[in-house]
Amino acid sequence: MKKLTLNNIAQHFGVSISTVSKAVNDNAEISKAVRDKIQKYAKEHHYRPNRVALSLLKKSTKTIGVIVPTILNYFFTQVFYGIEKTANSRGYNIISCTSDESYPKEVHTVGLLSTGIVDGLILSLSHETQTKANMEHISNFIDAQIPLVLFDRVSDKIECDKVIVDDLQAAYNTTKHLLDTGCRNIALVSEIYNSSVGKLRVTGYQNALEEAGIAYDNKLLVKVKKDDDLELLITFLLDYKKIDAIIALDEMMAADVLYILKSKNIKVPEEVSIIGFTNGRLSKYVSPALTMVSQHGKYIGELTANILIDRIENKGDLIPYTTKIVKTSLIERESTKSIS
Amino acid sequence: MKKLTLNNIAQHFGVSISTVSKAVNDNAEISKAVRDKIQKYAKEHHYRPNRVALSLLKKSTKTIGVIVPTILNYFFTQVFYGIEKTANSRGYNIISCTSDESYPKEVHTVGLLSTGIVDGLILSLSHETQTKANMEHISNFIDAQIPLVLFDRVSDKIECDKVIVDDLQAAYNTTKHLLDTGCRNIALVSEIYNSSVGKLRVTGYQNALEEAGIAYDNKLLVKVKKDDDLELLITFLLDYKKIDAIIALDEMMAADVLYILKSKNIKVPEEVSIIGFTNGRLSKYVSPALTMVSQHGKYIGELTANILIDRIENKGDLIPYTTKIVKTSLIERESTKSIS
DNA sequence: CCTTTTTGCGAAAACCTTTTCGAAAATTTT
DNA sequence: AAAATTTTCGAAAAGGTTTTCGCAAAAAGG
Repeated sequence: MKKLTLNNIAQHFGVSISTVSKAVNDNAEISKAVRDKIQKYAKEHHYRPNRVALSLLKKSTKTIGVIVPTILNYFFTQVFYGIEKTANSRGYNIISCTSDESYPKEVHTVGLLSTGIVDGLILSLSHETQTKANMEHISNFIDAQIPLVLFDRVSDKIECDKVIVDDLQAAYNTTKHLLDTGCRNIALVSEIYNSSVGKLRVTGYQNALEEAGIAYDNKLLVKVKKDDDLELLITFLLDYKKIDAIIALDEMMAADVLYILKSKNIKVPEEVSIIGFTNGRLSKYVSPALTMVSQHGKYIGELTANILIDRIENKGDLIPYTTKIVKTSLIERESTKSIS
Repeated sequence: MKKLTLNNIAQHFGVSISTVSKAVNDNAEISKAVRDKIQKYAKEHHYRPNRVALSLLKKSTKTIGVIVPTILNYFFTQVFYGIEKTANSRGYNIISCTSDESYPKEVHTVGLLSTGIVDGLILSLSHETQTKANMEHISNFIDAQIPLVLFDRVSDKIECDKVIVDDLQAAYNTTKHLLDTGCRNIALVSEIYNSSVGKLRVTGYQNALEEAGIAYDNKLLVKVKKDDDLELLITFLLDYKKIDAIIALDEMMAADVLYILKSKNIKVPEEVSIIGFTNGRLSKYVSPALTMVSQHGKYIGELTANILIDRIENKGDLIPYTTKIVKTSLIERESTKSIS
């Protein structure tokens, strides 16, 4: 049984296409008898209007695009979950794409999604894009008049709605918390030192140090590149100076650091405290359980999707762009000392 | 700058739409001069053909739908990753949907995707669907002549291509391994006892026991329902009999079991061994690190996507349906004793 | 019986693209 | 200069849907 169209049904009954269209839409213009007859046939043969034709007609696909740098990261998975849930409840589908932290792939994907298949786009910039700082593909997208919301990895160069994590405050709070528990030499381990997010966190960290009257030491900022051996870097760090605490900007990295410290027989948190970003599933299962910064990924997804859909559905009105800042929470577990 | 169409360009130059179409497609039918002129204009104004119109014309959207029960599960995330990668490399996009383990939501979503927006569908049945065993929505989908590949959570009632994990063998091997390390009383903790996957694993487990001449004890099969208190169930289990090993059908559950045992001061693996299914990020970070069954999620995703796309692109040929069975690997860590 | 209103349905446009076919214009050949 | 050929472009269809407008015929009113 090949896909049924209005035309097929029309031919079957010897009526016009418009009659069938009106009949299946229960339009009173068509006599009850004909309506019932056609509706019955349509139901029996599982007629469903072709969404592609509808999209072309209505200039709306009821689909939104989502591009994240990677899906294999619990924060993005959570955001994705929030987006999907919200979009679905508001009648939208999701086209999901991954940039794999690659600039060319992001350019390609953004281009692809600017051709009418989505009513709006949610994007978190790839690492490479943030490094390159070339946002032409985004400008082109905005020129095409399709609503866009950026989240987490954003850029000042782009004017649009944004949802970001309060990373500055988060890093400040984190550092402050460690200081309050008596730590002095606090290191920060980052794989994303080039990104908007990473930079903000470093600034927040520096602010807290400054406030406490501690000089910022560049050597305590450990920049991890893709294939670097973390264990080696940590060993260097520990040899350099007595370290009281380590902040890791990623859940896996926090777990890795913990693992490395344990293998060196360093007591956590007695000798070294650890706080990590992204509160995922790992943190509470390792031992000692990790104190983490929760970014409320699901909520961010919901918020982002709602802003986008509002924008899509109020296309006429010119609402000014907003930037929502989502606060983080520090979830205290066993890898930090308590404030005495 | 509103979205540019062939019509717009045609009006701008005072030529016909077809001329513009041919020009942007670099068709030699159009004189070089006109071609260059139009191509230049098109490039400058970022003309891109409307994909929706193209889809309608070509009856192909270059998009495939993916429905998984949940994305907040590392196995499915991995599969998803594999699908996305493969689909992209073959020029397809992904529309991703979640059934949330709900039958009505699955029915709705499958219906939605049968209306021409996808060229094919990849599906893993929701738990509720497998329990209900009502596959009418799937039959309707297949009737609409859209290729479908089922993975992991499948059903005998549906005839289509399938990719499944060798769960029978996996559970058999797992149990056998535990037996070989000297365990006798082996319990199995499952949250998915109703699903195709869960049933197969129980059978594999029983087979191994039988082979070893150990009577299957129903009380050692712990069925966990959604809001059950796992700790209580484990306590009952341990009170019932001396337990040598526990198999958990899920990564989180394996970690939970480990946590519970540790809190009861039970030594792992000396007193009780643990093996879990789904080798995710958790397993190697907990202490002792968990011995796990890896289902090779990414590979399953790649395989599934390739089968689907092959089917889409060879639509004419009638290739018989295949069922691919993917072997698992046992990843030995510290939660099991070694075979002496 | 004629006029007006209502009822029931069809034609056609619009959405955007590609492609086939045909026609006109320009060029070459006789 | 006439005929044949080639070049260059346009008209139209097809894909499926909704919707506006219009046209018939039937019903109602006088």
